[in-house]
Amino acid sequence: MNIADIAKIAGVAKSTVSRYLNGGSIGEATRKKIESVIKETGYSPNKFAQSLKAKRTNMIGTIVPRLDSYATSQTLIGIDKQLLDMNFQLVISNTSQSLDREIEYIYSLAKQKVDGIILMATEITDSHLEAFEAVKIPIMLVGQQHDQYHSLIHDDFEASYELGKNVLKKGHRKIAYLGVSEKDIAVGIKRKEGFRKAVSEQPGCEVAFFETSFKIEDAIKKVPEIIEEYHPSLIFCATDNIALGALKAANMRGLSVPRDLSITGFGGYDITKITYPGITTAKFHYKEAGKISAKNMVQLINGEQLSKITLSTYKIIERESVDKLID
Amino acid sequence: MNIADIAKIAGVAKSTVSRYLNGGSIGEATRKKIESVIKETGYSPNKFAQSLKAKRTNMIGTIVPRLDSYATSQTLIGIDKQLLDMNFQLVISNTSQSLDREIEYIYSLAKQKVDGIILMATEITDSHLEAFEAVKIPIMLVGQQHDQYHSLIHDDFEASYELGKNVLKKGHRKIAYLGVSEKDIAVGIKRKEGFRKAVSEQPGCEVAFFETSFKIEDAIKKVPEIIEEYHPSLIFCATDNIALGALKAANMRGLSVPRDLSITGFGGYDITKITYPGITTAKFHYKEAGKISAKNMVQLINGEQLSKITLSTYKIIERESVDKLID
DNA sequence: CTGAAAGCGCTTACAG
DNA sequence: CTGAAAGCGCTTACAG
Repeated sequence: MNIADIAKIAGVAKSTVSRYLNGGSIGEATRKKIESVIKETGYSPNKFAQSLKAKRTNMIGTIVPRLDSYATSQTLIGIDKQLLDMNFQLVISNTSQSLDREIEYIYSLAKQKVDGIILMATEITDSHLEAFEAVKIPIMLVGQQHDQYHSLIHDDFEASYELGKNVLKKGHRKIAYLGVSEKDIAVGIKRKEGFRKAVSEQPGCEVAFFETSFKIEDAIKKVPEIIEEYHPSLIFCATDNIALGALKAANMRGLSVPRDLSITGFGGYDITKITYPGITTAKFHYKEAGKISAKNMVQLINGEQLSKITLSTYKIIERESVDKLID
Repeated sequence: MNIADIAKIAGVAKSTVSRYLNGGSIGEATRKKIESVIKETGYSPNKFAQSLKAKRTNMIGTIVPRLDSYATSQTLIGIDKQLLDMNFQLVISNTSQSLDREIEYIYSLAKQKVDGIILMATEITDSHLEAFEAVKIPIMLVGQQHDQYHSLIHDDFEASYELGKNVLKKGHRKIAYLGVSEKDIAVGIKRKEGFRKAVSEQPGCEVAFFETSFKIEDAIKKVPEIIEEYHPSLIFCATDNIALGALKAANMRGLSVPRDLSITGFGGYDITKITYPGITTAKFHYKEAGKISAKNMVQLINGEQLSKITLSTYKIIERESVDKLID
């Protein structure tokens, strides 16, 4: 059943059916005839033939570093929902944390003629820029920013600054900051800087900086060293996963959180309210951010104006993992 | 840059280039010529034109009930990885737990000409069967089974039976089983039945059955009632999420796990080893299951033989959430 | 408002 | 082994 069949049955030309399908001007009588034929036959146009001519696929590619992370899932859910509403389809490409595959996927999505690419970025290298340049389709960065491209970022600096002030206000003065590599601008640098600003405004504060990976296991191993070396009253973790590791490590040493050690996370993963104690954290609105980035992407595709940077909001969530040392 | 350009530059016919691309028989000299031209020009064939003729897209659709679940993510990662190796592309459709949308996606993926559909099923209704029938492409069920269709299932019954025996051996005799709706055959019925078999083999055992949803929050609310009503020594939870809720609820009541209350989970989510105490659970190998289902799907597409049911393995993981009452 | 024709970029018998 | 031609199912000027 193709457009020719429908045309024949309806007694019109193929081009007329095509016009009907694409919202061209049609006489009332023919419109009704075609409409009923399509309904009866259950006809639906072949996407490949459409795309072959029209050069527009109504598909958006999203490249993610991993599928098994709260931030990724939530963002994807938001993108997917928004795209569905706007009549676009989401194509997900998972790189399993390989930067090389990230580059490959930029090219292969372009080859697949997606109308745009949303990249949940961790790092923007020269190869990325080269690929962006080469594919000539709209690119939207999520989670990291770059002067040349449109991006949606979380307010890592402000969130960290505010969370930092929050724990200082509770009286913590000897704090271990447990962060990640500075290759990651957003998580590695911005969060650290926001925290640093908070402590710089608080006299009599002592801080030590440590580094670990994004893996919970590595945090579990790292935290005991920090405790022994530095004896902080609070560990300020750059991600919720790191905080989860810190909590586990503390529990395993028989330390009671927050009485013996306070912990904060970052991200606002659902699991932070399920642990015991619940973890104080800066919550990002990933699902919402996904929706916005999808909206932005479609604006880009339609050639509309869009500011280079969109800032997503955050919220500090106080739970039980931080002890109040003073009042 | 299309196949005609390549043909012209190489001084051969389009059909010859096409044959080169698709592994037909080609003279050594022409092969080299075409090869070098393609390399120089960076040509790559238009997917839509290919699919329009060839009727094969090398795409597999996977329908998932949600994106934010450990089981889903892991399974998808496995499917994706395996498909990549076999030169297929994965298209993910997320239904956000809507059965209606599940049906819709079966049709729309078929319209998109995916070569097969992997359905991470929760429930198989008549509409599903109707859709399977209508689309006429290979269907592979994951997580649930149906006589008429190929499926990959986890060994819910045996896993539950073995986990049940395990906790009975530790001396638990008054147990609350906290399950989910029987609409879900695998999780709602099979796990319950496996557990039931274990207790039926243990004289002097008292058991009460309760039901909740898949949501952690609901378990948190439900568990206190169970404790007050029934005072079990152990709560046998049908999923890890439910166990997580039970653990939180117990902690919130000031109960120490496992001293005051033992808890078991089901699924083997990573988070169960991060909680304190770690949760005893039956671990399913989701990633592996994803790989296998992808392999099976490709076999189906190639018209190869495949048994209706493939059983994925499990492993009982003992951690600290279960107290040893006797030795 | 409607139709005939060309063309999008491939693949696939068919002939040689 | 290679080529000319038809066709996959649409869309899009162009005419009327």
